[in-house]
Amino acid sequence: MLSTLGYGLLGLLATRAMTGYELTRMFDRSLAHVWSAGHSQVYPELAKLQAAGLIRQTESGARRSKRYSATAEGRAAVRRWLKRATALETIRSEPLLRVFFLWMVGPDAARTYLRAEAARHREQLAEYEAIAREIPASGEAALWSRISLEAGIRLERAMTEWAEWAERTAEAVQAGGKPA
Amino acid sequence: MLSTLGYGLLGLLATRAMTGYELTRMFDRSLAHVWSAGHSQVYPELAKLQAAGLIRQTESGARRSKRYSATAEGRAAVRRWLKRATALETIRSEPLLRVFFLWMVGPDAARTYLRAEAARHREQLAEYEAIAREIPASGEAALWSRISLEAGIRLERAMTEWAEWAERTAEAVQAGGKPA
DNA sequence: GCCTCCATGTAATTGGTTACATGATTCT
DNA sequence: AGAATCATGTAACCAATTACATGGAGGC
Repeated sequence: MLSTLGYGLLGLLATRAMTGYELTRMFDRSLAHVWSAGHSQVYPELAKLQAAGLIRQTESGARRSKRYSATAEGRAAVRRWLKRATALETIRSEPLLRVFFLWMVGPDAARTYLRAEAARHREQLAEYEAIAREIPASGEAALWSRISLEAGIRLERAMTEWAEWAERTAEAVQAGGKPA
Repeated sequence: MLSTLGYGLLGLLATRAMTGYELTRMFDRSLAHVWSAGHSQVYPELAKLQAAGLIRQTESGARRSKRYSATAEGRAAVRRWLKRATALETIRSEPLLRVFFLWMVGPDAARTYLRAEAARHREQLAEYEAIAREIPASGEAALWSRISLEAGIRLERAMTEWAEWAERTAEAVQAGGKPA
């Protein structure tokens, strides 16, 4: 059983051969809305995948670069991973944990906090929508890339609307009303 | 600078005195929708907070239990944390990473996967809605607990609708149409 | 006496971030 | 010549999970 990062790398290398550098860029760009990883995590993980026979080096390029691709065994491992039942996710959001304690700082600071959160999610939403416009309209991989990005778009939209609702709700209660 | 867990514990202990066991239960129940932590993380962190003078033991009860509460310094630290700008979140969702690679397993397995995701989020949504009905309708802390729970509700609703949309979209494309 | 729940701890391991370190190639 | 970018690696540290370990108190 590999780590999620391992499967992510394996999935990318099942699509086409890439160097560690290119894989790192993928996690920082095309995959940033679902998973992220720095190069210091990628290179050691590639060594593990190679030792396990799931990928192999298929090319040695300029600047000491090594290009890997998935072996038949590696591609089979990805497919098995994709068919496994999803484990329960443990939610962990620092911004939302803070909201839980926001009554400790008074209405003004609370309002400031919620407005900043709304702005943050609004910006992220705009960024995702810009990326969505650039995804090609054909191809199997592009379709599923678009589908996963849509989740990011909907989550950011939901959080933007939530932050705006939260500000109104807190305001209404402080004005003497009842919570929603 | 404390870890997020440290601030979470400090926030709870600023509200009322609690034992490590009770704090662990809070993370497993009332706070489960924003943060989670097991007892093996809680006890060592309490020792750190005490060493830093942010909490102090105020009671020794039955079964060797120790009850802690936040010091004035501790409460000030929580308020500073609540007023800090939120850092950018690095998104990391294994289920969504899998969606990115879902074209590798064919339409039937993809549909099965998306339906399972929809069901998972639908169940989580129902659970959060049940908890929401039990939160008292008055009190500052209860209001902000309800507001943070609303984020969970909206996120689960968004993901449920996304999974249903994704199934329809993938289906439509495979039937020869164009992606949305 | 046994089971369950309360209650607290430590150890080992994994996953992830930040910092350190180096060298090759291309562009200006 | 110098800067930017490509490219790969290691080390130290922190956060979190799983497993190990123990014991008290109350109910049946």
